[in-house]
Amino acid sequence: MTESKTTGGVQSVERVFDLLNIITASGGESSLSELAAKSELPLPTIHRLLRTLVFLGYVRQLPNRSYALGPGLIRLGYTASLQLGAYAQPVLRRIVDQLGESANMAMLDGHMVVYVGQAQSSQSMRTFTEVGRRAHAHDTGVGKAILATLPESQVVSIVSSMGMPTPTKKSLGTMEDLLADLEKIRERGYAIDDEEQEVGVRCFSMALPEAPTPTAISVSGPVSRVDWDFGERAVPLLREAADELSAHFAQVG
Amino acid sequence: MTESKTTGGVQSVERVFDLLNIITASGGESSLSELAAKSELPLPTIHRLLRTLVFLGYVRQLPNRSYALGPGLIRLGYTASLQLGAYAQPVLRRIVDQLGESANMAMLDGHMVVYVGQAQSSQSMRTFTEVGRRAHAHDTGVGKAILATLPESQVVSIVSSMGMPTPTKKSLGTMEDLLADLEKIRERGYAIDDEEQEVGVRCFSMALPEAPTPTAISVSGPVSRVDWDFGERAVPLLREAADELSAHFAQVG
DNA sequence: CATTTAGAGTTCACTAAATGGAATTGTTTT
DNA sequence: AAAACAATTCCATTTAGTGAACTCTAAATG
Repeated sequence: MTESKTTGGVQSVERVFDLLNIITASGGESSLSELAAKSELPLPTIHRLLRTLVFLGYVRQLPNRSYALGPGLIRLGYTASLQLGAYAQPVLRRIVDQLGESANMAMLDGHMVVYVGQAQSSQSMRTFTEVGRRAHAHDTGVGKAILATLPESQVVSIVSSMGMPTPTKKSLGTMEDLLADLEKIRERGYAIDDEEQEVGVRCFSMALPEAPTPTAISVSGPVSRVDWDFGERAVPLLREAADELSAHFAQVG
Repeated sequence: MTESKTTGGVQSVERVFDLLNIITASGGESSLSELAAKSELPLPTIHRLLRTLVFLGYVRQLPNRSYALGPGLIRLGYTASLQLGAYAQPVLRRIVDQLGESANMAMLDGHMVVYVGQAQSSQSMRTFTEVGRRAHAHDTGVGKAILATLPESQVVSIVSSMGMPTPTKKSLGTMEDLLADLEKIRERGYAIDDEEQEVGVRCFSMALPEAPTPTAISVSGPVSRVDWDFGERAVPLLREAADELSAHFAQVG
């Protein structure tokens, strides 16, 4: 909206994705007036944009006339995640084979991290994060690993825009604590999520420095198995995998 | 493009999704000139649209300057599939529990079907279709079940635009055969994919008549287990599930 | 290693398309 | 039948698209 001035963006394109995001934020379904209120756009404009999206299959109109995300988006999202995660999959798999715990890859998308690749442990008690799922940056291993690669101003902007929910007692709840932890992450070269996201789950994570979009990988599991001894075994393997992926993404994406 | 005349669509919105689809079709990555050739749009226009998409996070620009689908699309697609599949999941799960074979839900998206919900069998030999995956309509159970609910003109348009590949010897290869099969499907009330998509896999499928977007569910597995006797047990359960889902989607989406 | 050169990225002035306020017409829900 | 919301129309104003020419950058060539 206001961005169009500074970035040379196309107004109707920015608006159309704004509308899709509003529908997403409303739990996947919005009425016209709801969209008008939240987007602060005039009604005829919204309707015209929605008509286009409906025609193209990216929005469905429900029988009660409200609008929902359409099947076309599934296809685009699936292709995007395939492309992002395809190269990473075997590398993540190798980590799982070496360490016996689930491995993930996540990227920064706006102000949150989105999981784009995953390999599961075969243990019956394991962590499981679906590809496509989003998470806060400040309370996840991958999120903190990513934040540690960004300039402080951007960290502040990202975290303050989303707030700092504390899902567990160990979660970082203040900007001060977070910035201090990020400094430690930069020093040691990897991030630790020690039951900050979920009680009983510990995670070691490392950023891919050369990736064009800020990206990180992690290995996570129950604290009973993922202890500090595990960390000592995990870190070199994570580093190896991160370097390999980083080199690839620097070239190809 | 030409649609804008007939539908009152917004040109730049149609074009932007055109570009995303071209990137998708090119395997997830396209150069500017590639996009120019395939979209037949002038260069400055494409560049402006892409700049907007990159700014919004729906396209990433790779170090070699070509463009790829961005992480923002994963989020939209994930939300879309969650919304579409969320209600269906427990119903599909019930089918799996009752019949021991994988169950799927798929919708028509343009000229193909896209899988939007899934529950897996726990057997080691089982069918597995990822949510988001697309398939031809004429050679899948869900596709045929959906086609059988559409007017013949639309069936012809969909199938002729995609062609009729025959992945197995049992696949339907001519419009005549397909239309005859659709007639049988309408008579008996469900579709059978008898090794038409993949050798050794049989599938029973049923459309959700009230769904706003043409939608179908199916149960599928190896022919050794999914035989005609299995079909007799499956059909009433499928019908029950289809009615339940259909009633829900008629109201909510 | 300097020089082509191909393609990306940009500029500009003009034409085409999109926008949005006010008012109008449908369509449900109450 | 009224109220509430959705859908649409009109058209002056704003924004986007385009063809031609230009700059910039990276990598292939000699």
